[in-house]
Amino acid sequence: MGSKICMNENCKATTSPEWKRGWGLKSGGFATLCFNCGSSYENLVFCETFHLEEDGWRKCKLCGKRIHCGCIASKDLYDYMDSGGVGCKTCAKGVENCSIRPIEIPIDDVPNGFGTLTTLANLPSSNVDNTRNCNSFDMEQFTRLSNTMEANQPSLFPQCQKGDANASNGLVKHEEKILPAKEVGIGFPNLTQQSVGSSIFANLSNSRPTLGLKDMYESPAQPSLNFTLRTSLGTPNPMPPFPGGVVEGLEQNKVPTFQQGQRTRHISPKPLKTGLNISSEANKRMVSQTRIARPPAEGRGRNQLLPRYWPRITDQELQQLSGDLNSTIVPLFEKVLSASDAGRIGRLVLPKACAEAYFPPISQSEGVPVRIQDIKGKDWTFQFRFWPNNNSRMYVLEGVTPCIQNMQLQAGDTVTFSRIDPGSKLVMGFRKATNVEMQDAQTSSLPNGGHYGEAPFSGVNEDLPNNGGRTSEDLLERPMPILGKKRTRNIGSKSKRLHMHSEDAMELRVTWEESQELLRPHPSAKPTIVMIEDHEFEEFDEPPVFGKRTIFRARASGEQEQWAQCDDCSKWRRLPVDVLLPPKWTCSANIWDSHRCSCSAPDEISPMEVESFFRAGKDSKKRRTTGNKVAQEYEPSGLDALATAAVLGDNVGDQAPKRKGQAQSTCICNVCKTVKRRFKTLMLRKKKRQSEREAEVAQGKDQNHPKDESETDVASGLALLHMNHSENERSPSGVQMEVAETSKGQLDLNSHPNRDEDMLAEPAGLSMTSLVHSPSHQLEMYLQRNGLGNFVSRLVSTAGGESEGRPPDDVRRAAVASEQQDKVDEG
DNA sequence: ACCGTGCATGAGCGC
DNA sequence: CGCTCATGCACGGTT
Repeated sequence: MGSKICMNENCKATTSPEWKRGWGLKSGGFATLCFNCGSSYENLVFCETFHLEEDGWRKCKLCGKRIHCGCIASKDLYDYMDSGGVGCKTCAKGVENCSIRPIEIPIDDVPNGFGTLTTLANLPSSNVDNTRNCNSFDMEQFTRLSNTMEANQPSLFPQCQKGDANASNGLVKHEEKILPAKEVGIGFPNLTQQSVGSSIFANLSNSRPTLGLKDMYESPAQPSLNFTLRTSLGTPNPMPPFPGGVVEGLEQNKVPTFQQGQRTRHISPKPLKTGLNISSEANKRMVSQTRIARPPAEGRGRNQLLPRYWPRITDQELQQLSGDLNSTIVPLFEKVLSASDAGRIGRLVLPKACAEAYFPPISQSEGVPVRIQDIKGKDWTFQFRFWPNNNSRMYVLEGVTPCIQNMQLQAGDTVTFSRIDPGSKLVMGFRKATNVEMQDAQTSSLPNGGHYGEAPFSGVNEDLPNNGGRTSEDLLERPMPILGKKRTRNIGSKSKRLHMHSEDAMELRVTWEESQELLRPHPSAKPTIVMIEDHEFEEFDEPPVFGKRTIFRARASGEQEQWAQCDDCSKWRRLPVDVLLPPKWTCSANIWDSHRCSCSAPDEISPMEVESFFRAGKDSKKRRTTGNKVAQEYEPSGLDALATAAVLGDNVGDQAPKRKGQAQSTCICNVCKTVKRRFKTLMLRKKKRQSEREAEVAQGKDQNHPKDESETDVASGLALLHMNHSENERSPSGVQMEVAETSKGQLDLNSHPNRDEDMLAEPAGLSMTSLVHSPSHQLEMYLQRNGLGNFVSRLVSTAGGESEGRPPDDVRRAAVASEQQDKVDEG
């Protein structure tokens, strides 16, 4: 029971004494030899409790004793564990009172004869703090990959007392965390962060204070050793996923950080500082929310597989991938897509270690085609190849663009590579990197606040009921908020590199502009009424929230109308133009039309018409984001144009047919009103600032001030300007909209009118806030300089009859051209 | 001019 | 200091 079997199928040595620990490796692992056949392999599992000294000895971090890993004679100082690793005897004495016994699966019970050290138990969650997870890794994988495979278990924790019933083989020298049978059967490499922590330290519970999960989670350098030795049921001695694979072992010497891009330098656990009893409740909570990084199941490459590539796929996701319980999904690795990966080049850079571990070995740069199945079951063929890079290689998957596009992946999203057994078929899943904030909010209640902001794995409902009630597994799997204070993942493994291209920024800009339609005042916001030039404006201190998107259009008669889509039936309902809808809105809330206050009521607008709305918007958006801006039309929704018209009309009174204070625009949508309102507020503040500046000028301090930067980029902010409204217009709400847009189309959505640093730091080329900075007459001057007087006149005069509230094309072009001219001026 | 390919470069990180 | 890898970029082929 619990013996280790030599992976050399010609050997079949089965008992612990037949294994001896070898020498300490540079990497901190061990080499292990089979006494029987001499098979050796590198145990890639790090010694977690021993620090490798320069002289080759290891020093127990807990008691300070030094051992030499390859020195059998020093056994009086340490003890080998059947499951692998070395335990300091001194420390082990402290854990003799293990209260929880693991349920072991005798290796004899395993069909293929390869033992599993997986221990099964249904420990109550309250015992989690006293349990430790077996270091386990996928035996199956090892059996497949080499005759010289490592079944070595890296339990380098101080082990339980030698007098233990299983002391002879050391198998149960420590309590092992229960792994659900399901996982054993399915064969997931089951390393969980939580288990890691507990496995490392729980055995110290009697000798020193127990490290709480919380502490562990907050300690990024906590070791993560929780492997499951298991077998591949029904697939004895399977072949490696690709020919030629030689398992050098799996390096477990890295601590999963559970945060992409967060690298840890040390594998060894940090010395325990405090003892905290694990709160099972807290544990549960953490468990339920977090995906954990799984150490790769195997790897023939000796290269370290950085934790950042450890798959954080959940079992549910795995199950979804596999489709049925008859398949075993072996998570291999994952990668956050870089801009290059997700770009049009179609090359996905593979981490070298992953490529060498899980992809077929290639000697020619041309590589080989690799078939990978996506989560939908669709097969993709990529060219797996490499480039010489210095003295190394750089592995890439070529031809991934169709797949990336099919999955609608972008930079920052994560692709996961797994393998389905039997069959050794590669599958790739993905996780979108969206909803970070949402997830953050959802998980912010975690005791330590740790969580990732990740969207659920593709197509996987995280809330799926657990098969077989994987409570303990959950405990193991989920709570890995080691992230602790790092709340968000970097987009990309190297944060430095993910730049937003100007095109992307443009896309974002458009998106933002469109998002104006969604802005609503914060529910708790109380407006402050500000009077500006006889206008009454609402000012909000709270940032806006998003409401439901609606469509504004103008009838032939010039009458504006607003349309919204029911969230239930998707039918479009006409609404009053001044209505602001909540994010969720259904027909039942249509209090303005008694005939269409139910989803059963027919559509008032044909689908064709609706489609035409969006098509027009899309076309225009494309034009805006691809190329010649001069030739581009203006804002598809007409919002910006109308807003522009409003502002122009408001500030270029002489040139607008209607003077300020009068209703110049027929668009009285709340967005326009809100924008205008905000603009006016900002203008007011600007005036105040200008007054202060003038005072400075009077003191001769401002003589060298260059032209106000905002003066040069008014036009670029046209799209963000605001429409005028009649003095009678008064929206029931308002929003704050602070927008800083760089000259390259980048946005700073965080700027705040009250924060001078934001405004002052704003690069030239921006619009709204910079415009606000300038005196109102600067806008006027600018408009005149750019010949926008006619623009204003035309726009205002035609806005009423313009279809869908859009200005005529020439007007839009004039605005864009003006913007271009402005850029030229800046240049 | 555009695009694909292959290599070079260098920041970041681990040892 | 060396390695990894994201990205730049030169070069050649294609449109």
